[in-house]
Amino acid sequence: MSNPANTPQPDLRDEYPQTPARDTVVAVVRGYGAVQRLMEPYFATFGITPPQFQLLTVANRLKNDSPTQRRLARELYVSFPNVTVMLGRLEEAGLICRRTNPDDRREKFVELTRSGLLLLRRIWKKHQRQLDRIVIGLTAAEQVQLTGLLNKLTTSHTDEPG
Amino acid sequence: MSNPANTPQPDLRDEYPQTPARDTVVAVVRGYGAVQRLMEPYFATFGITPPQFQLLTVANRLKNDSPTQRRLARELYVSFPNVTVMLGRLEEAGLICRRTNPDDRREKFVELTRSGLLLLRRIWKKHQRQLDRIVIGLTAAEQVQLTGLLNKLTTSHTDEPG
DNA sequence: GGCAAATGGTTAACTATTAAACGAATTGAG
DNA sequence: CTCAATTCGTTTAATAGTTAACCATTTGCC
Repeated sequence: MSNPANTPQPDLRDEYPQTPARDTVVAVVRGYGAVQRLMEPYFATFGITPPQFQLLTVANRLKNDSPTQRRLARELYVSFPNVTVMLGRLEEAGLICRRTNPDDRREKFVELTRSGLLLLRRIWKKHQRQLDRIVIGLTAAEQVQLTGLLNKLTTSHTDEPG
Repeated sequence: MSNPANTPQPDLRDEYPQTPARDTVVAVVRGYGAVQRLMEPYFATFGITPPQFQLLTVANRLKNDSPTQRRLARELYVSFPNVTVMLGRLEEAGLICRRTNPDDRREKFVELTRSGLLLLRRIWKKHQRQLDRIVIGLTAAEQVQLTGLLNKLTTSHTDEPG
């Protein structure tokens, strides 16, 4: 409106700059969105959601350590209340069960039920095929390269506090 | 439990396989998580959330087209009800306003208020610095490479239906 | 002109997520 | 032993996202 003829920068005042850094952040967000849009209907065919699959997977991976809810929250990088609520639903669905630690009755151990393990096994049979569908646009070499770059980005923030 | 001594595959029955495709998908999800954990507190200092910034940004970018709520939802790749609810909050905060299209009273045009535009400008001043912080672990060349690979992954799913 | 179909937006019910406040159990200093 | 501090889990209130059902408006066929 104001700012007459002699202004050097064009409309830059009304747009934040287009830089490699911005392009990268936007690409990460979009890539995640694309993955989500493919994974949600896939997991829905098994009656669960992607976060529920994550929780079941981690609970299974740690099954020999008798993980507490707090431990699961840390492994999943989510808040403690979130785990409480999600476990409530998974317990109601009969996929996990909580067992109070008799030596410290504040803690509750989380275990997959037989039904939960059978569901995971059913998913595993189809899972590689689904993952391949997601990265179908990339060659094997590109997949490795992309993984390396993303991990470098991530660890530059998670490893720092030394 | 069963499956005695002569089984060739070790514990693979209880873990889904570790492949380049799986590593890539996991890396995308983790990378997005890292970005989110950095952007949320940043936007919180301006009193908004990352999705609200996205909505304000798109509304501003399309301001000369008088975007409807439906148009915004399509641009943002989110559902229509989601936009309704988010706009309700942004309107209450005085950052946008809805104006019914007099030529088709079903439609509502979305416009940034002066306050909304001023907020965006305030953010733009700090934004490049924040984006640079996020990609600090990557060289400029790596940023470009990562962007290219992610966009290839994304467009392989969004461009297909030709 | 009138009514069925399509379109735009909203509401309802659900899952996922967070921070803050809270309750119960344990630990530790005295 | 006792009581304060800590720890673990839950509840509450909020935002973000989905699908399904709903209401209002417009379009178009007859």
